[in-house]
Amino acid sequence: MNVLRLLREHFRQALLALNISEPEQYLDLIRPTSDSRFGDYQANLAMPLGKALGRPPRTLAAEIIAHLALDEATEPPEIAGPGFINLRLRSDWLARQLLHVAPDDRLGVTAVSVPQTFVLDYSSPNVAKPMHVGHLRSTIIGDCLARTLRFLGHRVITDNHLGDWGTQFGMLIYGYKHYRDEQALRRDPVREMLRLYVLVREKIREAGNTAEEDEEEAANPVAEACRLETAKLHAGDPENLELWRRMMPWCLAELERIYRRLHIQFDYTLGESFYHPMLTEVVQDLLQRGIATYSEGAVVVFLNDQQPPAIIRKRDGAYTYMTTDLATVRYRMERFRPEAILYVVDFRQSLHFQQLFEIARRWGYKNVRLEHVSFGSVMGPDRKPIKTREGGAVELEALLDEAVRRARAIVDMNSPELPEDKRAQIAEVVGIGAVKYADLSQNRTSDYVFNWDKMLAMDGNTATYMQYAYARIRSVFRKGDICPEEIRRVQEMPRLSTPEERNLALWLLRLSEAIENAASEYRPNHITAYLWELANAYHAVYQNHPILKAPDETLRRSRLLLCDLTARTIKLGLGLLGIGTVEQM
RNA sequence: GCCCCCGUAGCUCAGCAGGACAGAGCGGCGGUUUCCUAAACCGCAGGUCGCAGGUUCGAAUCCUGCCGGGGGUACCA
Repeated sequence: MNVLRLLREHFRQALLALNISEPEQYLDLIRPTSDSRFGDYQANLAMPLGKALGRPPRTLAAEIIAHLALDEATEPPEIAGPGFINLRLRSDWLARQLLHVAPDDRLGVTAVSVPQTFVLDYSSPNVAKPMHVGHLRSTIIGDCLARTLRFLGHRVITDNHLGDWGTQFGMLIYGYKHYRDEQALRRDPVREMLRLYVLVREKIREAGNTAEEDEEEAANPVAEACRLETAKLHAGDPENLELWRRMMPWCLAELERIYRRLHIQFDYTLGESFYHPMLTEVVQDLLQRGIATYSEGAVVVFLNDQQPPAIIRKRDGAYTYMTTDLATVRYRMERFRPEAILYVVDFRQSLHFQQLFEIARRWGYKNVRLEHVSFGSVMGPDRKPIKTREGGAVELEALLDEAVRRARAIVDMNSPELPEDKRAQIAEVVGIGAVKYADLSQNRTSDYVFNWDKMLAMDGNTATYMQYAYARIRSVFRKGDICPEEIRRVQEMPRLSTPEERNLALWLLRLSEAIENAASEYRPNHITAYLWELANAYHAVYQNHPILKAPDETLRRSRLLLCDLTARTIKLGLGLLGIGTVEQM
């Protein structure tokens, strides 16, 4: 059930009946009303249509209405202002739709008729570095998009393109060779790796202290030594390769722990190292096809006069991440045959992706949508981007711990009667949910200022608010000793006896609009905005009308059905965001 | 220099393939509890949508210029 789609289909028919060619272009102008005074949906197409046909919009609007076969679903449409067509859904129609949705696990959201294959590239942290808040966005947004596209019936392949072959490994190898603590390594290798990484970073900073920014690395003996270790690794040096093989599982275990806590899973974890053996051949192929050329000792692809060329092999013979990314495109195309590959990556890499996509097209990959799903930076309190090397980034795990700690404090205060382990479990779900929601509820393209209080807020438009609404509904069912399944089975038209109930019904039926918007624009905040409206609509009912003590039995069942649907919608919506619910809180 | 993004209420942000008086959260002020969880609800205050032009019946939304901020820009990823 998608109300908007239904309305648009009716308008399409009406426009066709009026001999208007290509009606599709006008159907976007049918949308939810900007103000509930104007009804539930409004069609703004008479004005542009009037201009195109050279006819008065209001007359045209009247003609369109005359050809609409919407009597069952809407009240008689009204024409307003310059030619707005205002639509108000009939309450009995809304009630009937709810009845249809009630037994459906998908709550009326239909799967797409033509599933597509999406490869989603997200999270992709550099291993051997602690994850920080900057990694959160990619990880959480990517996970949400994967869940959402999958729910809509698409084939989704998630791939964590780890940075497991870069300079940070040179740093680790250098650290291992010079500063390792054997005992610590045996006791807790992950922690020791972290110590070594931080230590080497510190050494580099010390060594480079006097150098200028530009020549820092050239003038920095420690950085130079690290680069040498990286080069040896890439050249296949047995000792470094062996060290890499030893360290990788430790690094992965560290990442895995955080992903488990965030309930994030990948179908594949094919890092940069996986593509290393293919790079020589990729460059050869691009040269042979005349896509790449030699320039100043490097192998590059010239794109246009405005841009510097993309380098796919450096003067010293080393490959760049452009090379790796090209190899990755080819591998994914051959193995998964996707219709789309989405890269959920920081907007600062937009030039890189622009170049990557252009080269991929020249290479022959034209029948695939390559999309950079970019997002803004996390800014520090000074409104400047948090950068790892500035050391200003908050480590992810510390963030999660703090979130859970705060949630725990509130649980302890509000529900001291619950057993200890229960409260801990609730705090985990609420805390992690707060962090995820704070990120997902914002338009991903915006930068945002990192702020503990905001990110961990538990009031306003937050996961906690939704979880709370959910828990309260579950509490109603517990109090009344009512089984939701029975309420769903009663095939009786719900009674929308008040404006609040009618409004809630309307929002319940808009779930698919929200999900489809989120999927088509790759923007989770459409789902959070929807949940916020829904939860508000529910609270308005809950606050003003008794449910268990409704005036009569029919109304009681009717309201319980609304409750049940609301709870399931919240759970489903939060689920798409990768956020859990609890029965009590 | 060139390219990209951003500038909306005290703060953080929605809205931007043009549409009906610009929205929300937080913060501030004031209310609501014999009632299904007050992690809730209701009300009030608060905005020249950076500035100036332009296109349009209609511009926060599109175009141009300017101001301010961020990012990127041949061998880091």
